[in-house]
Amino acid sequence: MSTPPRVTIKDVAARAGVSKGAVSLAFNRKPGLSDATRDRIFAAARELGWAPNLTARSLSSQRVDVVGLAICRPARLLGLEPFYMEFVSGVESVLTERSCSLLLRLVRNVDEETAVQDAWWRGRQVSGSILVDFRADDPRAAAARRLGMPVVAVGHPSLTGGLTSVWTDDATAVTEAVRYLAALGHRRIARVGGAALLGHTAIRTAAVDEAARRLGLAGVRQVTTDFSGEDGARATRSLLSAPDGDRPTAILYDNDIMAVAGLSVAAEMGVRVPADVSLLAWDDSQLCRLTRPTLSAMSHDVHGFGAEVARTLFGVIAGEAVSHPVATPVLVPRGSTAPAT
Amino acid sequence: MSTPPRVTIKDVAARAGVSKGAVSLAFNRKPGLSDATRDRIFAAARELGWAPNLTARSLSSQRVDVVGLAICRPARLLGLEPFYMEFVSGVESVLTERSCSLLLRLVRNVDEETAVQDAWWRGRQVSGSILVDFRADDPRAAAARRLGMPVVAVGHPSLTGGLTSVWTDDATAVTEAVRYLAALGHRRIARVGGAALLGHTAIRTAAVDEAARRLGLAGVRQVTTDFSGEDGARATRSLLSAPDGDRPTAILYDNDIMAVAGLSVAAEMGVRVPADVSLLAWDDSQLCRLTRPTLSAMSHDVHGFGAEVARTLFGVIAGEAVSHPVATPVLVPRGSTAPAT
DNA sequence: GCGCCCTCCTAAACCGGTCCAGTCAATGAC
DNA sequence: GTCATTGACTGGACCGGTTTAGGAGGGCGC
Repeated sequence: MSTPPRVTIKDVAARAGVSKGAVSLAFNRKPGLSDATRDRIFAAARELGWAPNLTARSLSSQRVDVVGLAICRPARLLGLEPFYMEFVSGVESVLTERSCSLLLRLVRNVDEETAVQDAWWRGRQVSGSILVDFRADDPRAAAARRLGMPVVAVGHPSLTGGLTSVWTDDATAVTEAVRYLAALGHRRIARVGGAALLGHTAIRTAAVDEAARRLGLAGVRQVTTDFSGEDGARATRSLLSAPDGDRPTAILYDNDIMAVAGLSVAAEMGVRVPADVSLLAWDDSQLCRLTRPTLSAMSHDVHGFGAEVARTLFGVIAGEAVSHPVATPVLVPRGSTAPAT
Repeated sequence: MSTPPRVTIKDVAARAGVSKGAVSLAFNRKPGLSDATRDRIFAAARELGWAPNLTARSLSSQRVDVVGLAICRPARLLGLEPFYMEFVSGVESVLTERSCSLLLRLVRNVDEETAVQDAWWRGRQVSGSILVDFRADDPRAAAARRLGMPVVAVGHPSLTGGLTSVWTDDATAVTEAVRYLAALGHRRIARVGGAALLGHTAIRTAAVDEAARRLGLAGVRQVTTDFSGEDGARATRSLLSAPDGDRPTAILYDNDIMAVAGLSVAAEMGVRVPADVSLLAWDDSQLCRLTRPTLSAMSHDVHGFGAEVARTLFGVIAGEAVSHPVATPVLVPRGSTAPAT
């Protein structure tokens, strides 16, 4: 292992025959240098293979080009949710443009996340963070406010305690889903929801109830899960085991993976999709097009969502961001939904 | 937005009535302070809400508690591969123990990754990196060596150009898979491989050929894909479209998602699984237990793999790591494989 | 010839920690 | 009583950048 060269700005300055300050000016593209000097400095840097030490830069300029993201779900489930990787990739697409990096952390619970964010911010490791998966009475809003930490909350304003927020209008989307199923003639509609603690789960639950009330659907049943395929399968099995006149003829899922699991359960129980029961997924990853029948889904642009969240975080850091929703998921009908018989 | 307090070590020192150095000693748990003084310092820090500025610490101590990971696959595919999130979670489990963070970046190609690693290392943003998805003649080994950057390569030593490596023994695993299928009586075995450019794809391809030769299987066919479900479906469709006596009776896939897609294609074509064709997946995420029939798979502990890679990286940084394989994937038979008829 | 303004550049303070040489008092050995 | 040793702590250099006050030199107007 050869010892690293450790070239510093001083070496470059010496080589170019200028002061440290001049090198700094050149590399930050600030005025006050002649073109000739600038060129000499760049040439010297290139010859020495120098790149500025970002740690030193952060220390003196009081800013870091890093944003934080902590995700709080069991790894076992995370891997399966196409949502997060796509979301992260959207975030990154914006960060990259601004030569910013993403500090990622998987945590086990909100308290651990609060501790992580606290450490990141107070240790000046990040210039801001993205907060996801809000629940009712989430402690993170208060914590962020107390720290004066720039954050953008991914979630409906009713959950995010006044933080700058970006969200998808789940209530409207879920209402559209229910109306679509009702229009197909379904009266007994069920929903296999996500984690009960999560705010958006509650929002969807309330919206389904409200839509059912307006449409005069009496037989709506909703259950919650841990988002895993296994739990989705269990829930579906339970729903489809109801006595014949009581069994739902349409099931709405809170993510793709549970819908896929539901499809298998239906097959296992000899319930035909979509002839006997219609299934509707949420998120619409590629998975929905790989099953048989293909899965109808509430579809949204997760990558774009992540990108918008990142842009908003930069806005917050600059002190000029406002909360706003992104496009509402739209229904993409495929092979798993059909008129009720 | 209230202005941040900006408490520094000097304030804490003043409040505790000691020097900066003493505070530093206390917070780094180094000897040379009486318990009384230590307590006073901690009390002062707590009262002021101080936490050390990690940027400053990194600058003077010449170390950063951050490791880098760049992943190079289209986001569209990444989201679907349970592998990476699980791998990342394994990596993190070890990083967390050492209060280390993970800098994540999704890149489009090897050159971009090389540039990113270069910038990270020269900018002293990371203390080392994990390199994944090696291909033949991968430029990253040479780049890492040139920079003197501590890295651990995830991949077989034949691919990683002499870097410290951690790998799964794909050749042995794939051989076991082929032998298993052969033992079930399958003679026409096909494999739907991953990206042709990837080193481990080539290793598996060669191992399948070798196993087929030894077992005297003539009809082995192997194709490569981009790892996506769509491509897996296309490949499966093509394989199953062969004239009857030429159609494979068993198909081995390089990941889960393509096996799931294969299952649907078989159904779509009226080919029964496992009666007419056996399918065998790779990685064995939860997905394999959610299909119908359930998918037999080559299973491995991806979380543990990530953890071991992270431990090895710390070894490299400490200058004492050696290359080694992790446990070989083992066959988990489920409902998608059966004796050939 | 003088004052004034620009342009280009330098010197040095500064960011907030770490770390080492060195001070000072108390203790122990003889 | 003297000297070496140990433990507890301080002062200040240092990490590698950024930033600002200010200086040198040249051009211009009058």
